[in-house]
Amino acid sequence: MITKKIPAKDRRKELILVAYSHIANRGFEGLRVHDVAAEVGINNATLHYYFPTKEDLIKGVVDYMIEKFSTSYVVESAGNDSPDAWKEMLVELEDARHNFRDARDRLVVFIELFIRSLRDPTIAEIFKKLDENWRGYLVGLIERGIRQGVFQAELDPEVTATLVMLQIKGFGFQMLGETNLAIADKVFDQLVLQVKTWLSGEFKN
Amino acid sequence: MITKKIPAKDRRKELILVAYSHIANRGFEGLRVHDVAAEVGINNATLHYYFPTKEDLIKGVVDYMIEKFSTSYVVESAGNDSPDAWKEMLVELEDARHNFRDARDRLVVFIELFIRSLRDPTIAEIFKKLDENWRGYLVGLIERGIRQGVFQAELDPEVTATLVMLQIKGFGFQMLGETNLAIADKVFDQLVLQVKTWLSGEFKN
Amino acid sequence: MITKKIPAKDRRKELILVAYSHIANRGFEGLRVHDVAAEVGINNATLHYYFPTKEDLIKGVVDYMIEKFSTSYVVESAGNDSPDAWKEMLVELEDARHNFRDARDRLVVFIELFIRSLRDPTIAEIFKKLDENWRGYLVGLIERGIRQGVFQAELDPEVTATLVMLQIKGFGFQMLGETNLAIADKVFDQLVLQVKTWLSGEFKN
Amino acid sequence: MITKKIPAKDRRKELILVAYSHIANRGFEGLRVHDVAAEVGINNATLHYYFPTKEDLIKGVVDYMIEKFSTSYVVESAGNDSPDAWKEMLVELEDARHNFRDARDRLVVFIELFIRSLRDPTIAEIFKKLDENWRGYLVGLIERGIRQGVFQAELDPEVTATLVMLQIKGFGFQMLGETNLAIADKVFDQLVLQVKTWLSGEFKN
DNA sequence: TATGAATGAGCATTCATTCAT
DNA sequence: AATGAATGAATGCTCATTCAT
Repeated sequence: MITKKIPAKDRRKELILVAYSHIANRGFEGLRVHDVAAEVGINNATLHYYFPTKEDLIKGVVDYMIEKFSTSYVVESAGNDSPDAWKEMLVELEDARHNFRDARDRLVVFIELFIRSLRDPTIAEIFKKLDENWRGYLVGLIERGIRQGVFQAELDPEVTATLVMLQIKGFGFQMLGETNLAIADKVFDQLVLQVKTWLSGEFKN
Repeated sequence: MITKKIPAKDRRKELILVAYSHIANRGFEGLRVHDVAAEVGINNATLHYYFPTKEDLIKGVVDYMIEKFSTSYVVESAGNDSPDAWKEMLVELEDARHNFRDARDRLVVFIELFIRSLRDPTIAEIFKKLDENWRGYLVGLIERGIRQGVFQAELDPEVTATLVMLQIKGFGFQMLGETNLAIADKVFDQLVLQVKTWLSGEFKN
Repeated sequence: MITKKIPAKDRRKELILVAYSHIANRGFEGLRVHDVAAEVGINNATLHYYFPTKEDLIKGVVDYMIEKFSTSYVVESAGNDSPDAWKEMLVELEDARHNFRDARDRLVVFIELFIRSLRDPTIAEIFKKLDENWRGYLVGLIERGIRQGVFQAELDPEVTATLVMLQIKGFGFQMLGETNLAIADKVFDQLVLQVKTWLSGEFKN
Repeated sequence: MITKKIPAKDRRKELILVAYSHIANRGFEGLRVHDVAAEVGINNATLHYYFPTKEDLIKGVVDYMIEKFSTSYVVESAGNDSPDAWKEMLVELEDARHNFRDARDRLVVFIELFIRSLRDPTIAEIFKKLDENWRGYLVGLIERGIRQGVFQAELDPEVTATLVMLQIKGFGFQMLGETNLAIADKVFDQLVLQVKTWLSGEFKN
C-alpha cells in the first residue's frame, strides 16, 4: 500500500493543518503525532521525515498561526494612506467579532499557544513580537486619529492601544465559555459604543 | 522508609496545593502524579490512596480553585445591605488588579482549567456556574446602582455585567503576556475610568 | 468506625468462605485480599492478622474444601458394615449428580485448585492424598462387591475404581460448560446404567 | 540494540506459541506480557505492536488452540463416506490417548481456557461451538454406526455422544493429576472396552 | 519519499504487605 | 483485634523516535 507521492510543501501544510485542528479539538494534552499522520493518511515514521520532532511540528503550527494573524490587518492597512481612523478602528473591532464567529478553532489554538508561551521561550518570543506589532499598528492608528481630530487629544496612545487589545482578547475569552450566544452581539455592540465614546471623547452618539 | 503519618485532610490539601502549583508551572501537559507525590514526600501509591485516579486529583484542584474564587466576592457582598454601588464595583475591579499582582499562578491555572472545560463537561459545568454566579452578583450590583441613581438608567444589567467580566478577564489575559509591567497600572487606571464613565453616564470626573 | 470484636475462629471461617466464593466467581486471577476483607466488613490489614499472607488464605480455602469433600463419603461409609456394594456405589454416583446440581461453586473451585496443584507442590500433595483416599475407598467397595458376587470377578479393582472416578470428574467437567442442561439427567442416567452394566457383567437390566 | 526484522506473521505466531507455553506452565495468573516478549527476544512495546492489549494476545492463543483441535478430527472424517463406524470411533478414542501422552500442555491450556470461559462470554461462545462441532461429529458417527448395525439401535445419539466426550475429558482430567502413570494405559484400555460394549450392546468381545 | 518493525523511557494504576497506634 | 496510612515492586500500556529497506 504505497501512498501517492505528494510535493513536500503540500504534505507539510497538510500535516500542519491537521495538527492545528487536533490542538483545537483535543488540546496539547491530546496531540499525538501518530494520530496526525493517520488522519493525513501517512505512516507516523513519514511524518518524522517532514518534522524530525514533535516540537518541530508544533513550531510549524505556530508559524502558520502567525502568518494567519499577521496577514489580516497588515493587508487591510496596506493600501490606506489616511482614511478615517475611527472607521479603520471599527474594521479592527468588527474583525474580532467575525473572528470569533467564524473561527472558534483559531481562538482556542491561540489560547493553547499562549499558555504554552508562558513556559516556552521560543513561543514567548513570537507572541511578544505579535503583540508588539499589533500594538504598534494600533498606536499608529490612534495617533493618526488624534491628528485627524476624530480621537480626543488627551489619550495616551500606548495605553489606549493596550486597552483595545485587552478588550478584543477579553471578548474572545468571555464568549468562548458563553453558552448563551444570543448575548454575544449585544455585548459586542456595547463594547464598540464604549470604545468609540472613549476614543472620541463624545458621550453617546 | 515510612513517612510520618499525617491527618488525611491535611495530606489531601497538601497534594492539591502541589498539584495546583505544578499545573501553574508546567500545565496539564506536565502534570505527573509521581512528581506531585515526590514533592509532598510520599510514595506515588500513597497518592492513589487519597486520589484513586489522576482525574480525581485534578477534580480536587478544581474544587480548591472554585472555593478560592467564590469566597472572595461572596464574603465582601455578605454584610452589605445598600452601600454605594460604585464603591463596591471599584472593590471588585481593584480585587482583579491585586488578583493579578499577587496570584499569577491563580490566573494561569484558571486559563488551563478554562481550556480544559472546553472538552471536559464536568469542568464546563463548574465554570458555567462560576460565571453565572459572578454575573448574577454583578447584575444585582448594577441594578442597585441604577436604583441609587449612581449608574445611568439606560444600562442593560445583563450586558453590562458581561462587559465588566470581559474586561477583568481581558486584563488578566493581556497582562499575563506583558513583559513591560510598568504599563499595567496605567492600563488598569484607564480601565477603571472607562468603566466608571460608562456606568455613570458622566464623562470624565 | 470500630468493627465489633468477633471470635477469631469465626472470623477466619468467614474470610475463608468469602475467599472461596470469590475464587468460584472470579477465579484465582480475580482473587483480591482487599475485596475479601471488604466483603467481610473488615480492613484489609486486619485480614493479614488472621492470614499473614495471601497464600495462607488460599491454604485455608484448600483445607476447607478437603474437609467438605472428605466428610461426605467418609460419613456415609462409616456405619456400613457390609451392605449391598452396588447400592453404595449408586449412592456414590448419585452424590456426584447432586454435587453438580447443588454446588456448581464447589466444582469450579475444585478445578481451579486442581489446575493450581499442577504448579504448587503443597496443593499437589493434598490433591494426591484426596484422590488416593477416594480410590482406596472405591477399591474396597469394588472388592466387597466382587466378594458379594454383585460385581463380576474379572474386574481389576484399582483400574475400575479409577474408571469410576474418571467418569464422575468427566461428568462435572462436561456439564459445567453445558448450556443445554436438560440433557444432564439423561446423560447421568445412561452413565449409571453403563457403570452398572460394566460392574455387574450383565448387559441391560 | 535492534532485533532483526521478521515477517509480521511469524512474529505473531512466535508470540502466540510462547504465550501458550507460559499459560501451560504458569497459568493465566502467571502470564506476563513482558515475560512473553522477553522470551521471544523483543521489547514489550513491540509485543503491543502486534497485540494491542493482553486480551488480544490471549485471543490469539485461543484461536491457535481452536485451529489445533478442529483440524485433527475434521481432517480424519473428511474423506470417509461410510467406513466402519466403530473403527472411526476407535480412532477418536485413541487420538485422545495420544493427545494426553504427547501434549500435556494442550490439556492444561484447554482447562485454563475452559475455566476462563465460565467468566468470559467471548471464550464461552468459542468453547460452546467447539463442543457442538465435536458432538455433531460424534452424533453423525453414532447414527451411521446404528444404520450399519455395528451399534445397538436403542442408543440416543445425542446422549451417547455426550457420554463419549465426557469420558475423554474425564480421562484427561484424571490422568493429569495421576502420579502413577503406569495405570494410564490399563485404564484407557478398559475405557475403550467399556465404550465398545456399550455401543455394540454385546458384552465382552 | 515512504513504510513496517522495533525501542526506551515513562506513565497511571494495582496489590500484597507493613507498621504505628 | 482492628485500623488508617504508607510502601515497593510490579503491570499493562503509551508514545515519540529510530532504522533498515
